[in-house]
Amino acid sequence: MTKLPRKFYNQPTLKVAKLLLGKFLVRKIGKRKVVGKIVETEAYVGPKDLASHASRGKTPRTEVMFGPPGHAYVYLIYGLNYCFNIVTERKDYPAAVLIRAVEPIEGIDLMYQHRKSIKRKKSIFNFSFLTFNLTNGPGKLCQAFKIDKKLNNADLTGNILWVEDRGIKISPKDIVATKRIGVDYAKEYKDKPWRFYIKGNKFVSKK
DNA sequence: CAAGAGATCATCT
DNA sequence: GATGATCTCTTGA
Repeated sequence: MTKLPRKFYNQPTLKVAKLLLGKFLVRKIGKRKVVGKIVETEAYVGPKDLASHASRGKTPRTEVMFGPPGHAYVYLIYGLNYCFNIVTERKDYPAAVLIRAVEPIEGIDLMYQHRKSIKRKKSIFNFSFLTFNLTNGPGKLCQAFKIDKKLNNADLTGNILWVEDRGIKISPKDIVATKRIGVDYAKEYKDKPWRFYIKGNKFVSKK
């Protein structure tokens, strides 16, 4: 159970995106922890990647992506959902890994509380059905983990939000690579196979 | 179940 | 003024 050090994130982004599968995202809230196993990621690689916000150059929003590795890049999308990324590679080279889905492990009661829409519904569904729907998408997991703009630029070597290695190794044959979701505007970059997920895992956002 | 639309606003042109 | 690394609900077969 070791917290990943900064040098882990200072590696080629595609490699980090694959290595993050099977690692554990930990969010500390007061004395409680929310933990999920990472099962789906996407890589956004460098200044030329037209799918990446950083391809339009350094702006107040994308500044974090140009910073040192091991920090959170959190932004609001479509006016109502947050996306959580981890900045990779050296300072001044803009790259990040989007965490698209995790499998709920610990603090599941807190995840329920944080998820707005599910909270609205009375418990007419059984536990497993709802668990499945807690964190299987980038916006959903940000709700469940209470990740918002305040955590933008948070240091992942600190004690609010980090990633742990708990000794699980995902073998290459259990990693599926596909094109990234929702980036059809990215011309020659839209079909790059830079989305990765654990084969057969039921918490992956889409097949 | 698939397909479509509405929500909603920070960011950049 | 347009757009988007999404989610949820509704509609219709």
